Amino acid sequence: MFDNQYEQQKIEKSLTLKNELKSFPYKQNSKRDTTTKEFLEKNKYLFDKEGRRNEDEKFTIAGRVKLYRVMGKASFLKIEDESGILQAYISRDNLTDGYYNIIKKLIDIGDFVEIIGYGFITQKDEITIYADNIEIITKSICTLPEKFHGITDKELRYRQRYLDLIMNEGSKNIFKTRSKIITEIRNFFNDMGCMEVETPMMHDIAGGANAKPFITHHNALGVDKYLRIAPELYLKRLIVGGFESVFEINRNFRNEGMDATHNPEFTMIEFYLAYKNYNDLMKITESLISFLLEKLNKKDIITYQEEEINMQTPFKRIKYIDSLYEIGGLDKNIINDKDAIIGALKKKDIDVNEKLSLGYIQAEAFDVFVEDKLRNPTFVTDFPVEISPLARRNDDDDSIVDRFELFIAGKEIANGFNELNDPLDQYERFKSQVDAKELGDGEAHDMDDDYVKALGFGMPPTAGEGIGIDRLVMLLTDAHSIRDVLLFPSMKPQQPTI
RNA sequence: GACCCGUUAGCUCAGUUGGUAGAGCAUCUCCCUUUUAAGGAGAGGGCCGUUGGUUCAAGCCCAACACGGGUCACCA
Repeated sequence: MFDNQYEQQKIEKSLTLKNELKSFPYKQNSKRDTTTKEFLEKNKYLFDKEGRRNEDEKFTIAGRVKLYRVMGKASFLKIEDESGILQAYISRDNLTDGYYNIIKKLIDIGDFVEIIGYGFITQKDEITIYADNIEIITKSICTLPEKFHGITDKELRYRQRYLDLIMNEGSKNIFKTRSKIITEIRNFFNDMGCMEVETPMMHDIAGGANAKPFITHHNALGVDKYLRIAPELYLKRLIVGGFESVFEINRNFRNEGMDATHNPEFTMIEFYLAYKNYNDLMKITESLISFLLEKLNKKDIITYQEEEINMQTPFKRIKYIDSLYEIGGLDKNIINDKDAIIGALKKKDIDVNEKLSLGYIQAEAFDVFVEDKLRNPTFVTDFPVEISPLARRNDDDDSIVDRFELFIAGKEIANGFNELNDPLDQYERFKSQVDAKELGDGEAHDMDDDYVKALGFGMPPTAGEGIGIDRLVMLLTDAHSIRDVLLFPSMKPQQPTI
C-alpha cells in the first residue's frame, strides 16, 4: 500500500509538515467562513473599485488543489470546493519569513488547503484570493488523474467513483440531478397526502414480482431470508390495515443478469392508493413526470442518446393485444393463436417454451416485436391475466387485467394496476404461479398464505404502481447505462490494485 | 450465455515486417512575482492484465483464463 514512488514522495512531504513545520497534515477545526462561490459573488464589485483589490476584507476559504502553477516567487492555485472553483495567489512577499519557499514545495495537486486572504482581480480579469496565509489541512498521498483528460476508463470510474466525482463535473451533475429527482418525487407524493413507509428488505417469501431472489441467512432464527424483489405485498398489507395511501422509495434486489438497464440492486418507488383505479394512476404518472420536467427546467421535448423524445402529456395509450399488430407488425389474425405466434417467434430465432400458455407466449411476442419500438411515452394497457398474478381482472373480460406499463425510449419505466383484492381469486392465481414454476418458469411466485389471509380481512379497492427510479434518472440525465446513474454500481470483485 | 473490442508509467495514449519500451500530463532538481492545460532546462519512473505455447528472439503471433466495454440473448 502506498509504495509507488509518487506516494512515497508525498508521504515524505507529509512527514516534513508534521515534524519540521509542526503542522499536522490531517487537521480538524477548519476556520472556513466562505465558499468559493460566495467569494466570487462577494468580490465582483472589485472590477469597479480603484486598484481592483480590497485588502481590508478578509475571507477564509478551503478546498482541494486542482491546479498548481509555480512561477518562482509567486504561485497560482485553483481551489475547488463543492460550490465551485476559485483561483488563489500566493507570493513570497505576502507570506511570513520564508514560509513561501517551504510551503510551495509541500503542496501537491490533490491536497486540501485552507487560505486566509482578500479579493483582487488579476491582469486577465479573474477574481482571485490573495493569500495572507495558506495551510495544508489534508495531505493527499495518491496522485490524481491527469488534469486535462481526467479519468475516462469506465472501469476506474465505476470502481473508484470518488475519482470520477473529483475529475468529472458531468458525473457529479448526474448525481446531483438524481438526488433532486428523488427529492421531488418525495415532495410530489407528500403533497398528495401520501404517507412514506418502510417495509422489510428481508423477506421469508420473495413476492411481489417475477424475479429470482438473493438468499441470505439469519443465524439466530436459523432460517434463510430473501432480499426483497419488491415491497408490493407488504405495502398492500398496509392498505388492509387502514392506511389509504402509502409509498416507499427503496432498493429491490434481483438475482439476474446485468446490463445497461439492469443492476442487481435498483431503486423503485411503489405507491398504493385506496379508492383509486389504474386510470387515475396513469394521470398521476403523467403529472409526476411533468412535475419533474418542470423542476429540472426541462422542456416537453427531451433528448435521450441523440433521440428526441416528446414527453408532452397525455401519453399515448394502446392495448397490449393491439400493440402486437399495430406496433409489433404481427398479423392481426394470429395474435390469439398460440402456435402461430410461436412460429413468428421462431422465424426470429427466438426459443420459446411451448408448454407455456397463450398469455406467456404473447408476452414473449411483446418483448420481441413491440417493446423496443415504443419511443415516445406510451401506456400499454390490458395485460393477459397469466402474467399479472397480483392484478385485478377486467370486469368485462376476465382473461385480461386492468393494468398498464409505461414505456419510454423502448424501456419499461412504470408498471401499475388495479389491485386484486379478491382473496379467493388471489389464492387461485398463486396456485397457477406455483404450477407455472413447475413448468419451468423460474421466476413465478411462491404461495404467500399470509398475504391471502390479509386479503381475507378485506382490502378496499386499490390501485398501485411501481416506477423504476434508475431508469427514470437515466432518461432525464441522458445516461446510456444504469451504471452511470448509480454511485457504486455492482462490479465483479477484483484483486486490489493498491 | 454468445460474439466483437480493449487491458503498455499515477493518468491519457503511441508502439513499424517479431529484434534491448515511447510521448504528454503528473513527480523530482534548477530558472521564473499576474499565470490560465503557464513557460524553459535536465532527471527518475514499466510484471507491456495473468498463465502457458511458437520462435534464436514476443508488448506484437497462438491458446486458455481474468477484468472491463459494446452488441445480442435472457430478464419486467
